[in-house]
Amino acid sequence: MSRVFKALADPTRRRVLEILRKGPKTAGELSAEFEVSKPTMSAHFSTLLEANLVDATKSGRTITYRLKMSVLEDALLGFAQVFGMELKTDSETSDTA
Amino acid sequence: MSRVFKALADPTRRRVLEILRKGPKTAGELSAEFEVSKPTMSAHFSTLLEANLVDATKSGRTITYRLKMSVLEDALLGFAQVFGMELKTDSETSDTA
DNA sequence: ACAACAGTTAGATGATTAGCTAAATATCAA
DNA sequence: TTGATATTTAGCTAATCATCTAACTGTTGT
Repeated sequence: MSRVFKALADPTRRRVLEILRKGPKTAGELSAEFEVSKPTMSAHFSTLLEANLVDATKSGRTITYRLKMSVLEDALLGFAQVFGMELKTDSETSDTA
Repeated sequence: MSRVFKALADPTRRRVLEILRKGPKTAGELSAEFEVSKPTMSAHFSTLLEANLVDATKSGRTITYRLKMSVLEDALLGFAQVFGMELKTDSETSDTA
């Protein structure tokens, strides 16, 4: 859980997750949205992978990253609950179907 | 907001907030709950103050720290909403009155 | 005034972090 | 095989971070 919060501490990584929210993207596509070098982005991806916030699948010469929404939810939910907040996930909200 | 996430990245600081959830405590009382030196704790308090997650009031020679619950809520809420989650605060949940 | 106490500031250290360039790995296409 | 492409690994640097001890500031009690 500490790994998740460490991962969320960096604005670039938070924005990566945000972009991934709309759907999977390759390392290259993600990198294109930031003004840092690819190796730097690669390091961010590693951090997100270690926090288990994304997963990666290699296909040919591209690697596709996907947000692991449930892990993010669980982390936020767990933390929020300690402080007496309640988290509702998207699926519980309104537009389930 | 980045300051809030940076503040939350450290486990000691998260536990300080958690302790403060039950009520205000002095710097000394808080320090007593951790195995690090007082100057180290003092630095953690500074970080939490800069993130606006706590406030401090001096009275005599003690400083009392208080959790600023609404700031924590707003940060978590803001972030969660970006990911399509909904946060309900304690006051909205059941025991409002 | 003086000693004890609560807390911080100063200054140092070792570890981690975010960033870079250059080089390596692996795939695809000719 | 050669060249281009996608991404990572290696190795470096500068900055930030968590921690420490020692010293300082301000308050209280005698």
